[in-house]
Amino acid sequence: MSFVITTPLYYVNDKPHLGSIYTTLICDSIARYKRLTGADVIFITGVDEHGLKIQRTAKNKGVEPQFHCDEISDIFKQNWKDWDITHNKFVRTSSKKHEYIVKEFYNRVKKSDDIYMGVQKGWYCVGCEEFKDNPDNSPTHKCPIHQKTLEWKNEENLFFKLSKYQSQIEELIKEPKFIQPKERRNEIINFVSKGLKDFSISRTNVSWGISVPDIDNHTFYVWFDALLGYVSAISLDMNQPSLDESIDNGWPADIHLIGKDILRFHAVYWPAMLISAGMKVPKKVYGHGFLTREGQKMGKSLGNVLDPEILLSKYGKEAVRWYLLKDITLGQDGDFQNKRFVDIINNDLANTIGNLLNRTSSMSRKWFDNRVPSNELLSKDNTLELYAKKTVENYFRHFNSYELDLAANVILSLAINTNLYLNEKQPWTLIKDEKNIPLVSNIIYNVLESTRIVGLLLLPILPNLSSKIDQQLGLLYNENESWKKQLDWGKLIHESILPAPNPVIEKLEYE
RNA sequence: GUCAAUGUAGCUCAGUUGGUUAGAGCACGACAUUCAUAUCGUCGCGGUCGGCGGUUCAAAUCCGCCCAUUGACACCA
Repeated sequence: MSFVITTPLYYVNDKPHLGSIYTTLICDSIARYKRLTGADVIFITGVDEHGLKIQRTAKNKGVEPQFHCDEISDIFKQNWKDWDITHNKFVRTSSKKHEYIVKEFYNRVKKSDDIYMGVQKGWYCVGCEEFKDNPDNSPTHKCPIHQKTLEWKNEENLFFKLSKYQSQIEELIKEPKFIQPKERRNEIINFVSKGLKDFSISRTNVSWGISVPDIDNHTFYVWFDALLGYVSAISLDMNQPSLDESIDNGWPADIHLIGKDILRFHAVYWPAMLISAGMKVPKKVYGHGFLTREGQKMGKSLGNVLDPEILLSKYGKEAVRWYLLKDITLGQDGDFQNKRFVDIINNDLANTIGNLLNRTSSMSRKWFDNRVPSNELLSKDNTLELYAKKTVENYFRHFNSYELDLAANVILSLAINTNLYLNEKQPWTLIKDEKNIPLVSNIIYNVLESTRIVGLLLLPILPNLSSKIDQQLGLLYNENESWKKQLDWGKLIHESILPAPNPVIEKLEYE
């Protein structure tokens, strides 16, 4: 079973910011999860490289656009390496393969009679790459976002007949699962109900782009170009890529995970384009929220932008992953608070999970000759086993509906409950009487087993921490057995050796 | 301006079809313990559930109005 998941193709005007990291981490976690459940995952990311903005950025730097794009796209690649991102495809829209796909796609859309030449005029912001409707609001004709002077444009553009697909798009977005979260879905429905207008898909005098076949001086508008990156990414053949090949190899995408700002392109324009080309639409478009910092919007003008590289070097990827995935509900805006960050990492990862592993392993080593004790005496009291089973169930349910925060919280609850179980049973008191040894061995087996499951469940969310836990439990993770199977209770092998415990995660300190 | 969403303890949030003293985690305070990473645990502090009015035997939960915040309103990777 194949599963196709995409991040947006990030614009190469700058190196990755925290938002790009956030989106990509979510996708990475989902991709890891799907792989573990046996799916044949194609995890796509990449960069969007064309457009006037890039052309000018390069010019200002005194380099060719391609050079600039090579540079930034290498930075992206390095970033994903640093963050342990497990993408399968990294697509560049300046690649030859992509160009083939765009042109073929264009021809299909053209054949559907959905392309015509029109005139677009108005005030244009190069920063936004868009026409502004009411520049009258600003007498200076400046873009409200970029504070740049708008440029008057009066040019012929190719248009795509979006209006033709009004009813089909309405039908599509009516499907509750297509757009998520549902709050965003209503916005889109509202928008579409007002009537769809055709939109332009080409620009004149933008040399840095894919040229429109047979029409001089026209290049494709970045959106038309970039969205197709998802399709060209799937194509395998560098020499002879084709839409059909991409379809055979996995299209359509199961989920486009994007920021809420670009939801409309993915949920309305993109499906219409695909329908026009006779292709399947993506199964789901999920718009996540934005990140703020200490309650404030992050922005260059405010000077409060959080640099992901600093975050990474200072706290490590596991900590950042945990905070972003566990503490922020997918689809809602999230706030990055330094104090909360430190508190959560220390409490959840170090105190609750790390210490559980540590105390459990120590007891076992101390009383059972550095080994996992026997579980022969199966007492009727198997509350922990029941709880673990319930946890695994809930975890799958949440992950399947992309509730990563809830999935993470469910793991945490299992760890908390295991700690409670220990405090209740008090094996350190029982062990003082020799006749209790079978009982103690059963208790210790249970907590070790529960801890093993905590570690296994962490695998898609915190892969490194998960494998550290596995190491301390004696490397039980078995590549030859399915992950789901390994989550069954009772897989911990008794008599196996437990290495000396070491903190699996360092505590963080306030600045 | 129009439409929509949100507004529950210091912070992040749960609160199912309205029903006993409104919950969790973190933070804070006290106690206790040692198997453990000054850790786990127990107890406590802390909320007129944005405001006003209404429906009801009963509302955080339904209705109306108001306030605040956020988002969408056509091409902002």
